[in-house]
Amino acid sequence: MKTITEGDLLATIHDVANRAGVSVATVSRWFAGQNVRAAEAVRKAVDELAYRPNISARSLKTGRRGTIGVVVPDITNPFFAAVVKGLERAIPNGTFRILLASSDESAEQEAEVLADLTGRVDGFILAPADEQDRAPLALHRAGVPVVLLDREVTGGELHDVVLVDNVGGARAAAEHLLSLGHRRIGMINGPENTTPGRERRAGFVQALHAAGLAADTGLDFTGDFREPSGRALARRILDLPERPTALFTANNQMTIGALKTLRESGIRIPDALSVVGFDDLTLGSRLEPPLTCVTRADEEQGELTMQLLLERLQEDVPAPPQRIVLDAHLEIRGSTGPVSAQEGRAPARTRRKSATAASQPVPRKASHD
Amino acid sequence: MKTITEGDLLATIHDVANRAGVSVATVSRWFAGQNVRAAEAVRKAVDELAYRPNISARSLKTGRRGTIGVVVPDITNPFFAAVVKGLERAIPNGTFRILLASSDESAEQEAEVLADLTGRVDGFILAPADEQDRAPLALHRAGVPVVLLDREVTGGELHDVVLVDNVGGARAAAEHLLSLGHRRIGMINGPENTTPGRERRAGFVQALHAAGLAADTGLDFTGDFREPSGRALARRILDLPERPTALFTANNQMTIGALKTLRESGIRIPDALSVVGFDDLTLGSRLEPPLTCVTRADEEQGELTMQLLLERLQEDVPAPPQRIVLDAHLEIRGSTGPVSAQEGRAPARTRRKSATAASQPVPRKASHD
DNA sequence: CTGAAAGCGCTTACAG
DNA sequence: CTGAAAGCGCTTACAG
Repeated sequence: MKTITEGDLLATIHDVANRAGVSVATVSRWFAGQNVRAAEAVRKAVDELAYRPNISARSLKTGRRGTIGVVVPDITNPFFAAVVKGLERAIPNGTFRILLASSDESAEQEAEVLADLTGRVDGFILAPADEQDRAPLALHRAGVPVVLLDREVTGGELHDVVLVDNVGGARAAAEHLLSLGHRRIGMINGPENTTPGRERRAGFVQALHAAGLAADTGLDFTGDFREPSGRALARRILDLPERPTALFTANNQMTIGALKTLRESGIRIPDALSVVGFDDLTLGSRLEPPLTCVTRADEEQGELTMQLLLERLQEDVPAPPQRIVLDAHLEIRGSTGPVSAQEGRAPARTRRKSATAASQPVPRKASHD
Repeated sequence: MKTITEGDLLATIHDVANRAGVSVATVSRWFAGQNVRAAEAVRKAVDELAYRPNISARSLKTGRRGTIGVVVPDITNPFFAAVVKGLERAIPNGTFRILLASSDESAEQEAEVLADLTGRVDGFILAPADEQDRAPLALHRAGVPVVLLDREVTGGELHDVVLVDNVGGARAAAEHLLSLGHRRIGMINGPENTTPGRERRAGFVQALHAAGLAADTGLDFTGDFREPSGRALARRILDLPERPTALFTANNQMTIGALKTLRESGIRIPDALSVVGFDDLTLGSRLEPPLTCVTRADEEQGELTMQLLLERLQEDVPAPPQRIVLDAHLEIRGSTGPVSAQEGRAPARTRRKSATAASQPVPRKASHD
């Protein structure tokens, strides 16, 4: 037995080969799971040297990185956190790892991140900041698999995508409000150039039209899916000369923002204003009142997305792109109620200039539980 | 100008060198920011070929990966989500990327994840699942920088670590309850073999002792920092023959679980039970009642942690390890109140066998806002 | 099943 | 400042 290269730091495949008395090719094959005569000797040498293959060398040779790039708008959004958890869970042990990056809802930052990540990953899971985003297409053309998460891209029919039924969910929310007698319904929506923004408005408007109502553009506000915009737009809505009797907030973060404003202004929910959100909140069912909202299986959405990408990465001949749309369910809780009360009182049509006079905390009993 | 290798897929440094009429060394140097005579020609060639250096090749040569492994117990815990956001924000553009993995509060899974990630990253940011964890030390010895996040490791004095003042925060929470007259105070704590679990109990007990009280082990429960354990343990506490008048829940997820149980059981907060949590909830200030809790700067904790690691990765001669302890603040809101009411009624000392009779929803007025 | 050898695409002393 | 050349640690036809 020859003297072993005493690994200063890390043993290489040569060290293992020497110690096992085989060629490096044999060691490599043993690692690849192929049958090898000296399997036991190799195993022993690997063990003794605590050898681990150098990932960079392997990647350089094979072109595979063992990494998946995950780009989401904001990891502190509980929906995306849950999705990432699902993504991770769907990865078989020891196959891939997740390279995580945020776009902050900015198409520019997203482009930077994608550029930086390309070449470091085998594929992408991406929730694009903008439906006009050309990056996914470019990646696809360059042979990098991209699965779209929760958001599509125009002309992106060649991408796999896992969506939720935004139209149906938003329509259910609006129908619910309509069935309670509401006719002046406000909306705090996300950007129209995102799939959730576009589709949630579409479903909302559909329901209004079906009820013979024209969508009231004066009650329709566009935020950026983040909390501060929900806060600010709820403020705008409260300051309207003719307040709506109900409000649909198109995602969790904006719902949170809106609820904060409403609470601060002492608006009674649902008596003074019914609120329905898209996506549940952490303690949504324990809020006072419990939040009526559109829910969905967020972790499962992550799992499905990862499964799609994993299939792409394994396939020999390209299968047609898949478009999965998950169900959305309306969860009726306590934040929505009949319109009757306020409809009685005529809205203050005359107070047109009142810009901040809208918030009068009204003391009254609140139901508990 | 010679014919260019038409990149089937990606241009290599040779393609750029050829097109620019220089050697590959020059191209490499240009990328490294060194002064190069043909800078303009190189830039142009890089541009035209859309050349991006192959990361694996570079890593193989330099030993640097441009990646940081981040291992947290659970990304859906809003604290860790916020931390990850802070971590990402602290990374200068184009320097490092984050490889994210979860340990699920399991030391075994953490060990697997670390083993799999070692060799793919330049350093680790780790919130160890167990203070006895030897892995960080092993990594450190192997020359892989590790910064500990929110949790220490015994014998880990050689690691950088960014903590929060768990002792002070928990003590403040307990002192607050004591000052309200509470003497029977329950605790739902995390595992004793984690820093937050150990220190939050320590601070809690310190306050009791200072008030001349012995810590009542019968009111002291240990969960796993996850929501279901908070749920279950709150149930156990409600079923106690002699219920406490106040409860300290040692992290956000367990607070959520406990609040769910309390709500379901119709327990009035703070009248029937005062509740103070460690770490705020998303809508903590908007819950009914608003949650009294220990708060801290979570995103900043992430930023600081990353800064520490970045310094490690740059230093030539090893600086002594740093131990940063961030302030914790008690935010007094509505979920805690004076003990008076229940103290009047003698606790039902006789109902020793009652295992599930503790939850009697009591209808009564609730304050609003 | 096995080994010798080429080569993946870079970086970096080395000599000029 | 520059180029020729070695070499980082693997994998994989190729020939046996």
